[in-house]
Amino acid sequence: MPRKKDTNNLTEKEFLEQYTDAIYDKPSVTTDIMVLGVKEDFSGLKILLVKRDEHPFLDCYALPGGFVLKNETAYQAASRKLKDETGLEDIYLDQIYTFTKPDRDPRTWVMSIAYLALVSNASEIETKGEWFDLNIEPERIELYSSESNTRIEYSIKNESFKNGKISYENWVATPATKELLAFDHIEILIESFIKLRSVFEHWDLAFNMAGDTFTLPDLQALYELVLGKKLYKTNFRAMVTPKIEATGSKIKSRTSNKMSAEYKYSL
Amino acid sequence: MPRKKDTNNLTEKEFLEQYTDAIYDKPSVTTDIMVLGVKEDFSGLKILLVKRDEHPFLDCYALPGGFVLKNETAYQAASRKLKDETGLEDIYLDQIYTFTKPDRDPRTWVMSIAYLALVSNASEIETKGEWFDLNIEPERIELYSSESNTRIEYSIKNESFKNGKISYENWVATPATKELLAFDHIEILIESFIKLRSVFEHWDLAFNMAGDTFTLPDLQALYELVLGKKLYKTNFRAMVTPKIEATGSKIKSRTSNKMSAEYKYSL
DNA sequence: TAAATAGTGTCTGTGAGACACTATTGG
DNA sequence: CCAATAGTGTCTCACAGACACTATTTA
Repeated sequence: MPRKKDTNNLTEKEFLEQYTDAIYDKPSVTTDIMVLGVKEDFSGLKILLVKRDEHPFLDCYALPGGFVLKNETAYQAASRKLKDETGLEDIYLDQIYTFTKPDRDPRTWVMSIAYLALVSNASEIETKGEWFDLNIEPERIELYSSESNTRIEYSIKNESFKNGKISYENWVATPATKELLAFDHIEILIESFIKLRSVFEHWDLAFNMAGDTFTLPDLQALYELVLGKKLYKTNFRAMVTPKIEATGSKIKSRTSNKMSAEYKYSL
Repeated sequence: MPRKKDTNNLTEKEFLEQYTDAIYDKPSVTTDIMVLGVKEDFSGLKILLVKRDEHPFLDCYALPGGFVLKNETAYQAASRKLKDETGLEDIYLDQIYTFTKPDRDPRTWVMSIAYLALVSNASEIETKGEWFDLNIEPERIELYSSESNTRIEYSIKNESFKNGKISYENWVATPATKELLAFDHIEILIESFIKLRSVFEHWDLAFNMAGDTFTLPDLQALYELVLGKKLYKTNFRAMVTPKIEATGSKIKSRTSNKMSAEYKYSL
């Protein structure tokens, strides 16, 4: 019923023509992307950071990202930024959480829609950013770049939050080095990593990080990195076998120097 | 190093003083809340909708919500709206997803941060909105208000989407009645419900909908409503027993007229 | 050929799925 | 008193956790 008139006696068409949103304060909206990969030898995770060349947080490292433009979705903005930054397209990219603390950006009111991106062959990607080794332990998060010899560390405590009748455990980071991430990016990092871990057990996300082919020892190493615990070979293999197929070849494992059967993701 | 100067030779303080974001187009940002409860007799779910009295979508039903104001978080905005709408505070409220299609609002560029709220005693809550029975079946979503005799229905198809190397199944709704939800609120509803269902098995969300005390038949009925399938009594009881304690009384089940042991959520 | 890693067989415990049964309650 | 619902006992099966073993590969 587009012709129906409202309390101001306007039709929908008339309403839309006279509508202005100028009376509301509006936030800027950015996307920030946690780009995660794995080291060449599958011995650790890597995260892509960029060094800020502007105020605020000048010279600090930050997650890549940028403003969402009119006429694009946040997903498109994140894809665009990711392509600018790494040249990569068609990779895993998923919205995690939207951060809205009014003072999270000292410049002005800026909300951030956080995305998680997974890449394979991290070290081979040409990027304007810098790859950091990401080391997440129960009480510590450490980021280290050998390129610039930068070390960023936070210590982690668990705090209990209540939502309605139930309580959650949440990770809270406190700075442990002088060098730190810009803005609230450590919170985005934590939130994204928790999401990754929880989704990793139910979906085949690992294949987005493993490359086209891989050996089972390598794939297991990757699972262990993300889940933060050792897995039993037999059980791990029983779990992944239905999802993969052997290529027939044998290749060197990246986690060791031994030959091992080569597999690929099936379907 | 706040005194360090940037490429324009400004310190951080100087930069922030001269900073303006007026050059960027900015979206309006709202929160929309899916408020979910259960019918008095635990025979179905209920959802709170409000009838729009303005263009666009004049006279359509919509999820309650409103603009996020400067100096508040999206969570605070959602809480505020929820209190305005129902008088309720301190109830379960969780961010689900942020919707950013540029044309999702015909007025102007509006993003929506969707929240899921769970309430108990839905029918007793005084609200400016209207409670709809929510009926979610594998191929159909139906909303019905006996108050205004309004029926809104969509049919559901599963579509496969690819993200990186893996594929998901997604629910896609197509209108099946003349009366429909405003904006993209059916998508928010679906997304929130899927989240509810997936989280329901791991967290004790049910207790946010069940009320302070309940019988096991009632609690089981609630689980079956959300999960969309029948559960075995024995197994269900084995699962919830560690989370509840008996009050010692016997009360009438709401799902039948029989007496049954009364329980409450423990810790 | 020895140490290290790839790969397999199998036992166990836990928890969901399933069914059968007894106890209680309301009409 | 009987039909319906509350509540209990227990079997099965799938799967994760755990350990022990054999096969292969590199140094």
